[in-house]
Amino acid sequence: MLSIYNTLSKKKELFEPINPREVKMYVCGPTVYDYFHIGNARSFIMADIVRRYIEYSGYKVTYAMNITDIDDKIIKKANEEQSNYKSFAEKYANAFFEDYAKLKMKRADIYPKATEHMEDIIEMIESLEKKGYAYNVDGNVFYDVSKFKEYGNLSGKNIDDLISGARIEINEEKKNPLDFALWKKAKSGEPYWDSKWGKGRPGWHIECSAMSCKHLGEYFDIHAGGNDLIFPHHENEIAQSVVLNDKPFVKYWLHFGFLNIENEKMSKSLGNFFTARDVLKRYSAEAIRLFFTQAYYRGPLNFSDELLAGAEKGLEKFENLVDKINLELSKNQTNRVIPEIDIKQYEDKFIAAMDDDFNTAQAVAVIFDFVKEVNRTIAENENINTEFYKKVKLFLERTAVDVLGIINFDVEDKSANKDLDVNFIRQMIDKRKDAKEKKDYALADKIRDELKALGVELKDSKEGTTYKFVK
RNA sequence: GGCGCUGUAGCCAAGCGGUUUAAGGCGAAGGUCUGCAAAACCUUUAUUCGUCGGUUCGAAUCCGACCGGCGCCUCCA
Repeated sequence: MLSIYNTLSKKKELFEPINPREVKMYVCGPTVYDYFHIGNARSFIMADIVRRYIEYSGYKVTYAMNITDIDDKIIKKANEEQSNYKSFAEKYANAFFEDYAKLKMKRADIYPKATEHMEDIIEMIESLEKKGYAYNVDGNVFYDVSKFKEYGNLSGKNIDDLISGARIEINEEKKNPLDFALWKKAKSGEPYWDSKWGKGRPGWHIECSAMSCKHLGEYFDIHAGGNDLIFPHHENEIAQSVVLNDKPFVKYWLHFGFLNIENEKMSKSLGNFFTARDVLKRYSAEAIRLFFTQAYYRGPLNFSDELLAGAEKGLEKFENLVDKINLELSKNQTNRVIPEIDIKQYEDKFIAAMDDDFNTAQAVAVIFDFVKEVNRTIAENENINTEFYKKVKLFLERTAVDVLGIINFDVEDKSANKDLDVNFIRQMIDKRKDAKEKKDYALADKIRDELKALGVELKDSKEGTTYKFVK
C-alpha cells in the first residue's frame, strides 16, 4: 500500500484516493517568461514519477499542469523585448514543451492556460465577493484573509505571527497586509480583460483554484509543487477554493525540495541557475533523472557538474546491459538454457520502496542490484535462451523505464559524426580482425584508436567485435 | 522572531527502535577475463551515523540540550 507524506498533516498517510480507481492530480506548472531551470525540472520530474508510479499501481490518473501565461513578469519582459505579451508567452510555452519532452516526462492530460479561463476566474472572484470574502478597492480586488479561519493551516503559520513579521509589503489599499490580489487593475499599456471591477487581470493564486476546479473537480486527490509554493500560493488557493466550494480542496499535498548550488537555493533572482535546456546539452535526460531519483524528493539536493557526471557514469552500467539485451533479442536463440532469476523478489522490493512515500533512492538501488545479478548470470552461463533476455527487459521496462524513466531501450544515434558510414565501420572492423589474426596488434590498435577518434568505440568479445557510438 | 527541512564513508545518498556488526551510485585500490583495451564480475574502501547527555534488554533511528547548513515568512519549483 502506497503512503504519501502530506504537507497538510505533516505525516505519512496511507494513500486512499477519493474515487477508488481514479486519481486526479494537479501540478503547478511554469510561468512562461523564461526557460525553466534545472531546479524547476526537479519538481516536474519528481511529479512525473509520482504520476507514473500511481499509474503503475493500477490507478487511472488525470494529470493537469497549468501554464501561467499572464503575469507581471511576463508583461515586464515582453515590454523589454518590445514584443506582444501573447506571442512572448507563447514562445516560452513552446520552449517549455520542448524541454519537458526532452526530459522524458509523460505529457499531462491537460495544460490549462490562465488566459483561456478568464470567464471562470472572473466568475470565481465575483462569487468570493458575493460571499463576503473579497473587497474591491478602486478596481483592485483583494481576498480578505481575516475571514478565513483556517488560514495558515497548510504552512503551519498563524495570521498574528505573519502580521508581526517585518517582511510583508505595505500596501495602503489592503485592509490587512496578508490580503492578496484576486484581480489587478490594468495600468495603461498593460494587457487587460473586462470585468465588473473594470479592466484588469487576475492575481496569480486564483487561476489555480479556477482551473483545478474546472478540470479536476471541487475536491481532488493530489496537488503538488515546489516547497516555496506552500506559502503563500497554496495557502491562498485553499482559502479561495474552500470558501467557494464549501468543501475541502485537496486530499494530499506534495511538495518538492529545492535543488541547491553550493548549499544555496537555485533561483532566478539569485542568478545561480542553469536552464534545463543547457544542462540537457551536456547530460542525457536519463542521467538527470537518475541523479534526481537517487535522492529523496522532499529533501534538499545539491547540484554540480561533478554530481551529474557521476550519474552519467552510473548510467553506463544500464546502457551496456541494454545494448546486450537488444543484441540478444535480435538473435532469437531458442533451445538453450534459461537461467533462474528471482525477478519477483526484485519487483516486490521495488514496490516496497516506492510505496514508502516514493523512495526512489531505494528503488534505484533495487534496479542496480538487479542489473548486477543479471550481469553475473550472463557471465556465468553460456548459451542463454532469448527468453531470459525478454524477461529481464520486461522487468526493466515496467520499473526503470515506465516509472523512473532512467533507462531507454530505444536505439539512439549518439554519434557526434552523423555522416559516418556504417559500411566503412564494418570494413575497418574486418580489417582489424585480419590484423589480429596475423598478430599485427600494432595495426589492430591503430584501427581501434582511429575509430575511437571518430566517435566509434569497439568492444571485443568471444562472439566477435561490436561497436557503439560515443560522444 | 515564527514555521519547516537538514547534518550518515573521499563525494552523493538510503536506512528512522532489533531482519543492518549501516543499502545503492560515483571515486579509489587489488583480482578474474583479454594480445592489449573496453565491458562485466569478484574483493577491499564507515567498529560507525554533527556533539554531549538521557530513555530502553537494545538507538544512526526515540527524548533533551548544544553546535553547524538551508529554506519559507516578498515573486519564486
